[in-house]
Amino acid sequence: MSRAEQREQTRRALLRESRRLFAAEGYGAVGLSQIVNAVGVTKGALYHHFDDKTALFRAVLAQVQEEVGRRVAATADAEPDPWDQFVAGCHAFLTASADPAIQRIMLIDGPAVLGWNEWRAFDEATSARHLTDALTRLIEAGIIARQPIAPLAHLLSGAMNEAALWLATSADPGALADTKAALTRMLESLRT
Amino acid sequence: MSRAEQREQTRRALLRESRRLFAAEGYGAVGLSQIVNAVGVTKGALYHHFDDKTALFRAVLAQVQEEVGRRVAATADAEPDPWDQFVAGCHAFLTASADPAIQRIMLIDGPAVLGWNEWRAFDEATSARHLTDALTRLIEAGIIARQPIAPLAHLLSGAMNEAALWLATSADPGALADTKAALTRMLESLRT
DNA sequence: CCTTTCGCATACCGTCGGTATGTGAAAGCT
DNA sequence: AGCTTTCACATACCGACGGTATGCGAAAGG
Repeated sequence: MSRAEQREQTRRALLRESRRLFAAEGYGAVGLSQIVNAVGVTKGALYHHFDDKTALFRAVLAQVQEEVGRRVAATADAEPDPWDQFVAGCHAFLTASADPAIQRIMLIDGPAVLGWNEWRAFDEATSARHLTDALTRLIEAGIIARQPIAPLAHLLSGAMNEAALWLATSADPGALADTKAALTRMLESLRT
Repeated sequence: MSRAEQREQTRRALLRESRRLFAAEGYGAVGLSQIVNAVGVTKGALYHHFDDKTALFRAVLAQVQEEVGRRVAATADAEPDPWDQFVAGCHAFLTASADPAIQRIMLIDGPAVLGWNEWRAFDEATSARHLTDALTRLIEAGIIARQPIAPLAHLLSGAMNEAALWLATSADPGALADTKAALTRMLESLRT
């Protein structure tokens, strides 16, 4: 195996195990020794690939965010109508964020570990980006009223984040459907 | 000074400095030695009053939550009309949560330190409680459509939390007004 | 074949959360 | 009043964890 291959393999293994452990136990509860033991390397390897523990988390978060962003975009793009794209994208985000593993990394530890500012930048670069883009298009097309986009985007983003967190712990089997219904009503109210 | 007085005084001082430091630097970045040095006691005192670091944070969070809850309730109760109470309460929460010190403790570190479940329980006991109560009254009064309350409450709660976080870092001076306007439109859409 | 690179291991350190134990003053008892 | 008990801390200490400095051996380059 070449050195580049070996390097890539180790890095991926570190990311895999980190993600698994961070998702399962939370950033603070996971020690670096746990991670390197699970991978079968030492801390030397870890610090060769990442500057510190937060850099490792950053890489994991970027991976998670990109996955969610892709899922949202893919679902939205499947719809031909702009409005339907918007609604489908929102529902897709809610569904994707329902995974507790995604939540712990993306919604719980993300802001606490990196600080809200950097976390926001991550979100803006991936899933939230699609939201503002969609809102912009809908306003340009005259489908929803012309208004400042940023406040609306944050209200909607926060609504979906929190709803997703709640869904994960809700015992009610109809909760997802109820939430999607409430969200849809909320979105519908934006149409002119 | 009696022993009970001394005890109470030390406890309050620990809570004061903890809250200050947690708000300023974040839970993870604050060491217990920082806190006890600032107060002028030792770790012995701290561990005499609190089981561990998370218990200290819990006490601080409870204090913050109760303050916010009181402010929201007070503002809402000043309005005679149920619908106006609802809107005023939401705006009051947004205003109260605009304080970065409140945010760091209540919205950023809260879920990460205690886990989302326990954090939810705290929120439910204070500020979110007022939201569900208000929604229940509005539905009973026929002012908004009859629908599951919990999903709606979480959507709104999340929307306001995220909006507040965004407002704190937004340089735009009109952001608060824009956000309140967008929130008001969102709330208005609930009316039958 | 010799040198350089580099991916990783080993060994070690400071700090932090947490604990076990000591102590002196206030509170209760007779 | 004097003796005992309680208790609000202080002191001393420990293990674990994040982080670093250094060594090493195999692949890459000439």
